[in-house]
Amino acid sequence: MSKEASLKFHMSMGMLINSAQRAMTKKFVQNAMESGHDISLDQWMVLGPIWQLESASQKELGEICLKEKTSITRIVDALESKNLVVRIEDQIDHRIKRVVLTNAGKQLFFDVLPIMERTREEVRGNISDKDIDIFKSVLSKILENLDDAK
Amino acid sequence: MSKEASLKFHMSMGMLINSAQRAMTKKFVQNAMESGHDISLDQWMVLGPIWQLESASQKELGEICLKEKTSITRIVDALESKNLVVRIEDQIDHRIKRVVLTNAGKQLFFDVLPIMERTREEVRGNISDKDIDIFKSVLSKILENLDDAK
DNA sequence: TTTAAATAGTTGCACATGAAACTATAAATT
DNA sequence: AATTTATAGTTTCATGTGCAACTATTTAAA
Repeated sequence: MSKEASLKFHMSMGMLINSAQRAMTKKFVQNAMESGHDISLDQWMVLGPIWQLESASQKELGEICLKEKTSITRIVDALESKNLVVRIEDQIDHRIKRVVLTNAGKQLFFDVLPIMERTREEVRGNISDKDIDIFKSVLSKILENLDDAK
Repeated sequence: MSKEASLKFHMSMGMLINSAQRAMTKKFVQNAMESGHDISLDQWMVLGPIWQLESASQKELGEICLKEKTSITRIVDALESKNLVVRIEDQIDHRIKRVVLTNAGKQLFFDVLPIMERTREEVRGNISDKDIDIFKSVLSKILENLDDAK
């Protein structure tokens, strides 16, 4: 195998996923920005479950968003510094901090929801439902294949 | 639509890609680590083209790896501090820095190549070639759909 | 030829991940 | 009841991205 072919062989799929991921993230942030909203994709992904659960613990947020507690801490820090959420210590278990939307947070959530939806449509374009299904199933299988089983 | 369904609808694909990407990165670093090699996936992805091109400029590396020049600067910094590569100023155009593998870099490249290949096999598992093809084509289409066209 | 514009690379800032060490609190054991 | 262990979050460090401002060098233009 030539040097060129060998390298392409070893890198292409990971690079494709990487590029697509970055393009999607960028498009969402761009769309939000153009509508006057300053929010990162990860901040948005955490905001959703906060809205959904009404008063989620950070641990719950991590489980739902598939993020480590460290990441959740930082993202909630960012959201809090933007006055979109507030941390409230659990009255029973003082280790737990519950995260709640402020009015500004609720407002932003409803403002950005259609932007997320539009972005999703831009991402999918005219890709068939069947191909999207296969796409998702391949991602799921990859996750299964790599499942630590620890 | 219920809150739950709505959120899943809006987040699932991005989260899947994100998770798969992280799992793949982690598995590679883990496999390399278990073989006694301390290298990140991004460092490895830049190392390949450095080997391939013999003496690549940072700009060329960025184009091949689909990374910004800022990222290349930092990754080459890391590789250089591990004594895997050396920056050499171009004799003709003094703006250009050419990146070259050291002997240690070459050694590591050949040591890690089979680890990359094994990781790739673990990722693919028994996913069919046909599904992989569709998977890649969906990623390509997503990139087309989001192509800035600026 | 001297000034203006383009190019290659670096640095600073904000954001995100992941591992490990750390704090505080709660639950389980002895 | 006192000690140990588990849990929830935070902090630190190394790594990476992306944008904008910056330096140095080269090329193009006036």
